[in-house]
Amino acid sequence: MLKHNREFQLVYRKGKSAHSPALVLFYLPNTPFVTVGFTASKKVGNAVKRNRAKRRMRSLFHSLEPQLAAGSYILVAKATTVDTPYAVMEKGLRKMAERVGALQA
RNA sequence: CCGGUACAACGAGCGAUAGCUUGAUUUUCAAGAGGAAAGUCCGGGCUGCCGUAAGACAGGGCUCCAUCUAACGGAUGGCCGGCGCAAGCCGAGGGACAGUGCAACAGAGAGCAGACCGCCGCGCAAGCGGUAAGGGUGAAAUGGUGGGGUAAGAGCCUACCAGUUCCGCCAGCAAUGGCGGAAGCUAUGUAAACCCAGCCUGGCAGCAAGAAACAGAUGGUAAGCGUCUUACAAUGCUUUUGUUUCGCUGGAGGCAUCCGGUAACGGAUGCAGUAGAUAAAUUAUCGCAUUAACAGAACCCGGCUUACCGUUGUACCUUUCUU
RNA sequence: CGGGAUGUAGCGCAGUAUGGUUAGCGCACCAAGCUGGGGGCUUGGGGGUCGCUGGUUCGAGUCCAGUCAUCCCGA
Repeated sequence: MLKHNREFQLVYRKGKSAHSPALVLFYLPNTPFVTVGFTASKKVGNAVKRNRAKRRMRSLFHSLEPQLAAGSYILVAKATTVDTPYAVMEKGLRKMAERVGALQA
């Protein structure tokens, strides 16, 4: 689990990124195991919306985790993360992971 | 019945699959966000710092009366004022003969007033003097009406009315109200302007407070902690990073019944009973289903304020109709 | 958790200290003139719930209380 600001900054600066309508994904293969951080800024909404966005992202990431390569991941929420249907977001995340080269064969 | 007023309650459930946190008797079972958890506007508890203790001042706060409360700037009941036909609602509601300031524009004059027009007297006239009844200005012009009085007028005098202050009696714990009498007292408003009076109050920081353990790193001899007085004590640690543990949830707590009280609230008895996370659990997806607002605990309580879907209940008021 | 600032015309700002006549300034906008036309210049003009809701006062952008939004700072 990523905690500190400098860890986030490292991934933002040096990692690869991919976008989808509901999410943004950052990936940096710098660790021998999978670590992840979730970000929901004030732009997403109030505390309820931010919490919901983080919970949905955590659920999405968990379902995809066995297929992922080692490294640091960051999922960033958008305002649409709260309302977008689950299946659409799942498809989007899989596509993004493929694009940054994190999906294991 | 229509419309309205006040108060209270619920604010989510069940099932399937996958998963999280805590606890236990650990292949399993149990528990797991709010009425506002919010805003952070007040009051406390708790912890540390100001060397310790006591006192004074400064500073800060409050303001009809009584009661409640651990305390409060909160609550309850009452008084007064305003709004409403009413049920009810709203009010920072002490003091303007302790002092200072301000009152634009208009207007003749605006703060121990003032003579523009008018009125009266003197004067040939110019003008001088008297006058606050009338006109006009203004948010505000020294109380209103009648009579007397006068050169013309004026609380100058008087009757009644309105207000203020004082005295007495009655009701009330009190604020205050009622009745009677006296004083021509009627020279304003503003203290959410400075201020005065009375009352209350150590200050500052906040659980990222603070304590301990382990592993490191880097310096420092002095600090940002209102002022003063008195007494006593004292020279040794301190700064900082990471992880873990404690602080961490049983509390001025909740519910029910009875008693006291108009009520807030207090007392007695009984009953039930682990939210405690740390990048932060309490959920994700689907279904019942056509359907939810405002919104997410982060040390804990008591209030205040604000946001809000859909309903339900109780009490009361107005108009009309019926008995 | 704590501290602070701002909100006034489409945009950027004054005015709030000490309440007072019709709330100003620059850019932008509109019209007219100068030019054959544009630009530029000159003259004139329009545009404001002073974030919102109450209160104090004769009178509030200004004082007071509450509230909303935005931004900044510290641990």
